[in-house]
Amino acid sequence: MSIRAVCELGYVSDSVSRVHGRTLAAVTEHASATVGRAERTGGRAERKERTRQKLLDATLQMVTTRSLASVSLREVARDAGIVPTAFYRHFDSMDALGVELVDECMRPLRQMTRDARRGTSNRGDIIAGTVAILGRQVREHPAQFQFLTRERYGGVSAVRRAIAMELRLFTSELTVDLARLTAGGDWSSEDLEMAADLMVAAMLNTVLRLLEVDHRHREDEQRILSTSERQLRLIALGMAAWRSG
Amino acid sequence: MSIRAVCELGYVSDSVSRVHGRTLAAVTEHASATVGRAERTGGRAERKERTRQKLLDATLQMVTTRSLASVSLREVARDAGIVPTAFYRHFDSMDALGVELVDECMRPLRQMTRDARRGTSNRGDIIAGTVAILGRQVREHPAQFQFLTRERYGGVSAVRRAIAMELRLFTSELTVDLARLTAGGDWSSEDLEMAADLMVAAMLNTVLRLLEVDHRHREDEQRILSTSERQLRLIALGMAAWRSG
DNA sequence: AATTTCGGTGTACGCCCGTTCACTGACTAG
DNA sequence: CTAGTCAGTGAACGGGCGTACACCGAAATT
Repeated sequence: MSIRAVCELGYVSDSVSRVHGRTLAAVTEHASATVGRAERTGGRAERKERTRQKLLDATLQMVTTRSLASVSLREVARDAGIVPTAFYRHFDSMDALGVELVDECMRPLRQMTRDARRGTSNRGDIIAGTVAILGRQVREHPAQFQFLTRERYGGVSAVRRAIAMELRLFTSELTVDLARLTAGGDWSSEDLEMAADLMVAAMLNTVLRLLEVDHRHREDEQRILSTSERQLRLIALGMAAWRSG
Repeated sequence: MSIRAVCELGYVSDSVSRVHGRTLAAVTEHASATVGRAERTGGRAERKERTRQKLLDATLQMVTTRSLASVSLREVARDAGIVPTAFYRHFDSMDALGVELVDECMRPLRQMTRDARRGTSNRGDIIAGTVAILGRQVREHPAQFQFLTRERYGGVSAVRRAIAMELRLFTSELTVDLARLTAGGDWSSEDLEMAADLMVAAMLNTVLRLLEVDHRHREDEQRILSTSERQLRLIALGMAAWRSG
């Protein structure tokens, strides 16, 4: 007897659908039980952290195909294998979860900045190195970048604000780097920010392009990265010819 | 007696909430009755078109603050002053409405292209002219641009595709224009596309910036447009120094 | 060993949703 | 004048949602 049939008989209650959900969750858990029976180990704090992470992961997974605003608290809880009300032991609301998810997804981006800066100290081509790092980060953390780009102008204002803040930080760091690189040239800080903003826009555009191609086609990926590199090079050429003020 | 109270007495039915909604709609309609009593005029086809437009307008209004995926059919119908089921006389679903809304919102952008091209024939500064036109279009049609930028990577895939297609068209038109401007220089079509893509990215970035400031502060708006102009100029400088292939 | 803490459970509620169906009555075509 | 079309109505349905509340039992604290 299907759940549907049960419902049509008017024998419906919240419990029925929840049991259905739990069944699915249990199956999923079983299928992805790579860690085996290591579920019930660790102290209370550790296990709470694990559940919390499951909630974040489940949400991130869903947001790769839909917008955060359309993901429900119940759905996330179901996927994480807990009852809806237990959600509140970890987050005040889906909005709050979203904001924390921004922080988590920013880590790849921050890592990228660090990597790129280290590459700068080497003797290689700064632009080529940066683009390569960008490509690698997007390939390795597609869901995170998907989330950030989708929700950057998405429906949840708290998340929008959080992303905007982090992105402003990113731009200002790049501004500092540009200041070092153009030392000696007569660049006003306003113009440096303008250039950094343009570069960030170009790179975000690249991220979007990378995300919308099937990443198994390495040739498409390479074409996009090549375009990105030439765009940054074009900007660099422009900067070399720039007279500030 | 409040609706809330009615519901708590268990005296709830669909009708109650619908009547509530209609009351709100009626009030709204009354408040914004700038056209007065000209409601019941025109033939059947004409009135259908009017309702259709009301549905599109209501949706566009809502999407300025939330994502399309979170706007419900009932809500839109309520705002347009019709019963939910009548919605289907005009659109198959909210997704279908979204796709048509893309087309409607693209008109300002297409107008922009035309205006900019006309400006080109004049003797003035092409970049300054283009940026000015961009600023004017965004100021005059904020909701349309809001919708396009928000849903460009939003949750509804049909809408995403529609926007992506239109934007690709826009870029390819710009590529043609660039080809004319760089005639004589040794530019490959691939590099032209690369440059056009960068310019479109820069301009979209400008649109986003314009939308997120309070448009009553003309000084902020001017600062953003000035930055945009300098960014395009930086790119133009880069192009002047570019050696293709 | 006794007590407290707290992550997770189970039930129930009121609400809004999309969609179905039979209908109504003003416009329109013959 | 009449028959038909069709935008809009109104009631009902099954279902998902957020969240309040009382409860449980294992881990942590005393």
